[in-house]
Amino acid sequence: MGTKEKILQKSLDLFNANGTDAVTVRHIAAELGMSHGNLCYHFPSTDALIQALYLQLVDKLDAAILRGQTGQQTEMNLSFLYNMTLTTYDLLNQYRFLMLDFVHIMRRIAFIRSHYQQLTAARREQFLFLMYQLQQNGIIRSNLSEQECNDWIALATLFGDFWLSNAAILYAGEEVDKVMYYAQLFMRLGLPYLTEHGLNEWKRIVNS
Amino acid sequence: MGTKEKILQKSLDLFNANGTDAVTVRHIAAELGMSHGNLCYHFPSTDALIQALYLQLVDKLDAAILRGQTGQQTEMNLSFLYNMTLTTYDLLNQYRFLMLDFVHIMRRIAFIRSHYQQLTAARREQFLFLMYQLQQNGIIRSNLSEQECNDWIALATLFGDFWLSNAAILYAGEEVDKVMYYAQLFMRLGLPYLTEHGLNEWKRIVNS
DNA sequence: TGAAATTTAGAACAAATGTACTAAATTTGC
DNA sequence: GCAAATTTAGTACATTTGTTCTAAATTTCA
Repeated sequence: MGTKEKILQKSLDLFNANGTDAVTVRHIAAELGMSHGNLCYHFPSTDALIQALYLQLVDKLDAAILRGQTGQQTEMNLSFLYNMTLTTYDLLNQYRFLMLDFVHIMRRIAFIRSHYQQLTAARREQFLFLMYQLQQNGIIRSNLSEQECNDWIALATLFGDFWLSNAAILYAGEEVDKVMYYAQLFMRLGLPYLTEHGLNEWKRIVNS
Repeated sequence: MGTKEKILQKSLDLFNANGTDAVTVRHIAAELGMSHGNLCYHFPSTDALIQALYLQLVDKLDAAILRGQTGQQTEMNLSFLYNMTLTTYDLLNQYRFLMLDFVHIMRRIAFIRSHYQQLTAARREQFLFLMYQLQQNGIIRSNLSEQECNDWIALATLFGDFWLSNAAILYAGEEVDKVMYYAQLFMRLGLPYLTEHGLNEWKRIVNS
């Protein structure tokens, strides 16, 4: 593992454990047994580290979504949506410091802010396409109003961005069950939009 | 207005505008045209200011909830729930810096953390009682499982804590409509639990 | 009025942090 | 083997921030 990778890995651990504001280049360097001057040669500031880790996460999310789409594009169903949620939520959990300091980071780092806003727009398109596929397969109602679609997307986006913050303060269960718990809670958001067939599939997934 | 009140008001404005981390006792003092030494005589640190403002918000929320309960306790319906949501969300919006830096503040200020966790437990009881009343009035289904109740409460809590963070990053509408938009989105979370009668009332509220 | 209490301004200090710089050490490529 | 490039350690500096202290100013109240 190269020096840059080691720095990023240690930064990720420290950010997750203590939050971005409590971690400085000096702390990271000390943990790695290197001088902070050297660390600043690779990454001039903590903001640069945060940005690099953010891009790592985006890459991994893209890869996961791409894997899912090519493999099962034609047979879209709730089980697929649930698995995709599990995969992406697990990645978010690995980079949870980004989500816990969400507003804070967005406010400070302009690059991440604009990148994320573009990402949300793209995510919206993906979600709309997914809804279309679920409608084709008779899983969600085909008479959804535009308002209903928009509200569902808004709720799903909000939940996806802040379930980790909620967990950090209130989740009382086992750490290993955390991602699954919130993925199932996410699925519940779709309840009002399902057909009877979709509802049956939904119950099968939740009870397994 | 006394000096303490003036300090708290200015702090609230600056915190809301710039976030807690970008504001120091020196900034607040400068804005008020007083020395920071003097400000520290009243509030020794920004954490003390945050804590005082947090307690202000809790007091106002308590007062609002108490007003609601005494006035309409016997005729609980969705319209009442909606109005209560509007009132409390408007207060949260006034103190929005607390919600935007939620995890950050919880992590740093132990008093607020423990106080909030107690608050959430109490809020849970209130919500359960409210659900009981809505069931009595035939607005939500009486055959809700414990799992369904818990999930609804979890979603409502998460939404209530983070709608302002979501708004800060993604809300594109008019500022005056913000609270109403999110209050209506909150109401949508209750959709899967309504009876037919409740659903009719729900539609009436949303379309008004 | 006048003494005590409270409030205010300003200075001073230590600690932390981002940033830049120098020179030594190490690696790379021919 | 050796010159160039890269990496590393260590130092230094300006800034910011919380915190404390002193003395002056103001208010309170008997």
